[in-house]
Amino acid sequence: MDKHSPIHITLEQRDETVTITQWVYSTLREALMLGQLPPGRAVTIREMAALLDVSPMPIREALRQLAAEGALEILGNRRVMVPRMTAMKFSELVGARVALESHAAVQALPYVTESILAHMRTLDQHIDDAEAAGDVEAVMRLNQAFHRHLYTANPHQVTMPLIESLWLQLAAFMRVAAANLDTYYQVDRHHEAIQAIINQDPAALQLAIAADIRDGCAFASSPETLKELLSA
Amino acid sequence: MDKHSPIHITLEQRDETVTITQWVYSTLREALMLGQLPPGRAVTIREMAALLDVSPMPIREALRQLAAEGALEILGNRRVMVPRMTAMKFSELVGARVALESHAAVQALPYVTESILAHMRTLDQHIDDAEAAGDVEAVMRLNQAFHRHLYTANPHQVTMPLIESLWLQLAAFMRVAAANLDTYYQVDRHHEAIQAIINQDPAALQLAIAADIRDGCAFASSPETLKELLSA
DNA sequence: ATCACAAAATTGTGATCACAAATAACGAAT
DNA sequence: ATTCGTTATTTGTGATCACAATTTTGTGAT
Repeated sequence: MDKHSPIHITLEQRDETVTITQWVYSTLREALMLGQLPPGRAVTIREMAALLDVSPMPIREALRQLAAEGALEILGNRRVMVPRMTAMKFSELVGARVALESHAAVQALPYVTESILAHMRTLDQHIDDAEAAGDVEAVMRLNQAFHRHLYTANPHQVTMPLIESLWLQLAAFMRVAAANLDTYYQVDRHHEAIQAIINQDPAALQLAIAADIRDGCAFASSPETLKELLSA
Repeated sequence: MDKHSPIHITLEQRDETVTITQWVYSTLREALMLGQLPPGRAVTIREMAALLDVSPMPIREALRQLAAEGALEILGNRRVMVPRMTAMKFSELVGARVALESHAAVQALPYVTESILAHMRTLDQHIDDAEAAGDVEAVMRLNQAFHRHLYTANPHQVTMPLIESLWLQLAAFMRVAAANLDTYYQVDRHHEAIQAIINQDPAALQLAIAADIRDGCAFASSPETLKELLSA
């Protein structure tokens, strides 16, 4: 039974200026992103309270927030669990990412300064390094930073929270799926995106971002591969 | 000062099968949609608890959930308020709606059955009636139902929560803005959408949905008009 | 009147408790 | 062994309280 399998959550260091609820939130969020809470796993208030060594109250608040973001699922019996992934849901999530992020990229384009572009170059370099080193976790984290840096160039943010929600729902599965793979080759779409920004070409940027997202999820593109990963 | 202006919240009838937190959530959500909580208004736990005649606890949970959906804003001093609208934010929200909903419509297209289409026709008819009667609130409510019915034809829902979030952020402003207007004429894009569904034409459906959204927000399309509405 | 500062009130956070509903554990009967 | 009914345990929900931080109010001087 996967309802209460033993789990390990990486405890971040507690910053005193931040509320306990916020700390719990980011800790659980990170655990979900790293796949430390497997899909289908039941998440109870008291267990998490004991695990993180806090009272039940901050856990309640954090769980409700994570559920609102789609990172957790509240069942009819009011119990909370890590959502299971399905092939169709995966496909829909990727499609939603493409639609939202390619739009966000275009909307951000006019706001990309030289300094932002420079930082994106740096991130791209680090991604190459991490890929060469085979550090899957670093690749995922840096890749998110790359995208986030681009989208948040636009100061009028309404899409970023939605995109973060999609990342959160995908990341847990991606993490465990990617762990079963040796390597996944990837054309450097980031370079294409950077070039499109330099040329101030919205259409090219949109294509580059869409291709980057699809490439990143390509390991599960074929239905058979995906089905195999889901059963694991 | 708009921080604690007098307010009236329409209390829905309490269903005994549902938790108090859920009732508070839907009540406050509806109040926000109806513009009963004006932008910039401070929302305190104890005031809402007194207003809805419940203990502070369900309010806390509901506020956090609404904040996670972007319907409320948590300030740095941990206080909660109804977000203010800006011209740019409005524009970004509409753009995000177009990107996300035109995508959701296309993804739903293969799942639209005859019975779903029939219900959409009925809703469209009711919208025409409400428009003729000048019932702005009914138009908005029915229009949302029309879109929701289309998108949720797709059983693998990941976009609907995101779309609902955008509606929630826009509705409050739209409501108070529309109240200042006499009428706003609108081409029947719904008919175009229905026709596109019948023809199983994704591109036409995408265009119809995008146009419908833009038309619905057209009253604030010109920067001057929007600015005028924002200052009110 | 305007500003500065102290006192009072308000507010979010977190802890603890009671309770009902749901789940799990257990034991008897088939 | 399996199934069913009962008991025990776990769990989410909601209420109440204490506390620290922020905001507001009140009071004084310039």
